Amino acid sequence: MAQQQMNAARRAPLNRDRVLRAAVELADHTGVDSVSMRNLAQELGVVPMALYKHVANKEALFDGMVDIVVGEIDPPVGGTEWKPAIRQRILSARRALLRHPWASRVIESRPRPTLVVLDYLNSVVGMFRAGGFSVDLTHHVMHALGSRVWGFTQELFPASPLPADPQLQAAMFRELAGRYPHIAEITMSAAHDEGSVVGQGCDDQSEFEFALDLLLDGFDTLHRQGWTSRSNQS
Amino acid sequence: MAQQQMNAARRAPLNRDRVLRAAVELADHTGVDSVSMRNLAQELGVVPMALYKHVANKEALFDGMVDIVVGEIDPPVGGTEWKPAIRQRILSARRALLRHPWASRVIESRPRPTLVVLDYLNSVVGMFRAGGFSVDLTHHVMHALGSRVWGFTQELFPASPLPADPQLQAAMFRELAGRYPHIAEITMSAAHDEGSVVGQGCDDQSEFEFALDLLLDGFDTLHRQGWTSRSNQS
DNA sequence: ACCGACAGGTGTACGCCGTACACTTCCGCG
DNA sequence: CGCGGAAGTGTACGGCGTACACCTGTCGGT
Repeated sequence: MAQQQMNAARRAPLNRDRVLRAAVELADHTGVDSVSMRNLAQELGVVPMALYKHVANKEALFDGMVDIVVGEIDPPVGGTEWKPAIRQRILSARRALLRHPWASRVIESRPRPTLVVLDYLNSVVGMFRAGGFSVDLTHHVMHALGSRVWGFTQELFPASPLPADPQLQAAMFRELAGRYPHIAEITMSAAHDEGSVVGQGCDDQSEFEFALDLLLDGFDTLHRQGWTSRSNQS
Repeated sequence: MAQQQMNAARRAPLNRDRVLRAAVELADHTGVDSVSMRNLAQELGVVPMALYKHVANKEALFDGMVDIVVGEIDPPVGGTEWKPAIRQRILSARRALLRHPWASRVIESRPRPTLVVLDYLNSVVGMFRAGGFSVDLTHHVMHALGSRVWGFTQELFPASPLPADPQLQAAMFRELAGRYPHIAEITMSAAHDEGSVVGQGCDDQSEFEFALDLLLDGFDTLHRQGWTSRSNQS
């Protein structure tokens, strides 16, 4: 009977969905790098090879994790102009990504889109088309958005944790200013605005919206002008 | 004496630079995933641990590889307007990245910028400043460029190799059209333009330049308007 | 001429990883 | 009752990064 208790553990028999959700949770809590088949199995109270009954391999696991995050993006809002509709949708994607900081890196790393991902992209394309964009222009603006449709962009200056010691911090900043005056200048301007200090001083959200709106406004102008790819060939 | 010949192999005693160049070459030829300390050592006719006399660890190796690629970007052209100057520089970065297809993924993956990377970014920032951009606006446009300063953007629809069998290819395309009509539409428009077929039909270079010019023109407008971050707070 | 330091290269070993493959266990259905 | 299949197990293999102790050849100081 001890045996029965052990093996049994009537553990809700572990389907694909539970595996994926556990993986997402693990990544959220301890970082995506610690998501190994072995760690994940342990988290689920199971032997590593058991996972392979539910996901084909580790790549498929990552695909599934992406699908869960993409599933958290709000559906399109109806009955409004294309611009605010797309803006809202992308900012919703951004919120989903911010809840799962590992997700942007994983999305980038996928060699092929999953069906869920294609669904999302298809619907965004559809929003431009519904707004009257030509097929041609839609194609180009999707490329121009790039990873911004997911709500993120590559950080140029990755947030370094900054040494706690303020003296060391000051020294580091002096060196930055000496060697890279232009970078120092722009990071300082951001810091000054928020009373914070270089690095985390920068409000990523407003930077994101700045660039997004710049692009959307640009799209708008081209659309109104009746832009076509032929009209612009050099 | 056989011993002397063996151990000697007067192999040009293997400095950091030779290690990095060999790593770049290996990545170019066989893909970045095959760049392991063991493979690289073998390529250099040396035992794996020998590499650690020249690079601190594998992360440092990747950093060094990025530095080599960034070193291939042309220096700024002088005596011209900021817009064509920056445009040329970024397109030069793009050319460097296209020579080393693994580089964009590696750049994205670096948790901290190297000194060489900071040099490049600093000089791009300097080009905006020299063009009369305010510190504030420069800060924002650098964020808006994102990974585009490196000459790449996240591919939304990764180039899948496409099955050679045209019949299977047609079937795949029918399914795409059924399930994701909007995506099918825009990929087909690209394909049609070039007489090619979905996927590789899309001219990435012109897409890149489209988005780059859209952004640069947007920057120009804001600059002329005397844009400041305060003027746009909601 | 020696000797010690030291930089460059070696060999062994450890703990992690993904996963192939053969196996047990157990549940539901005929 | 028995059996097929799904879920879970155990063992094993090859690859990885790299810690650590060791060897070896070179060179400057005496």
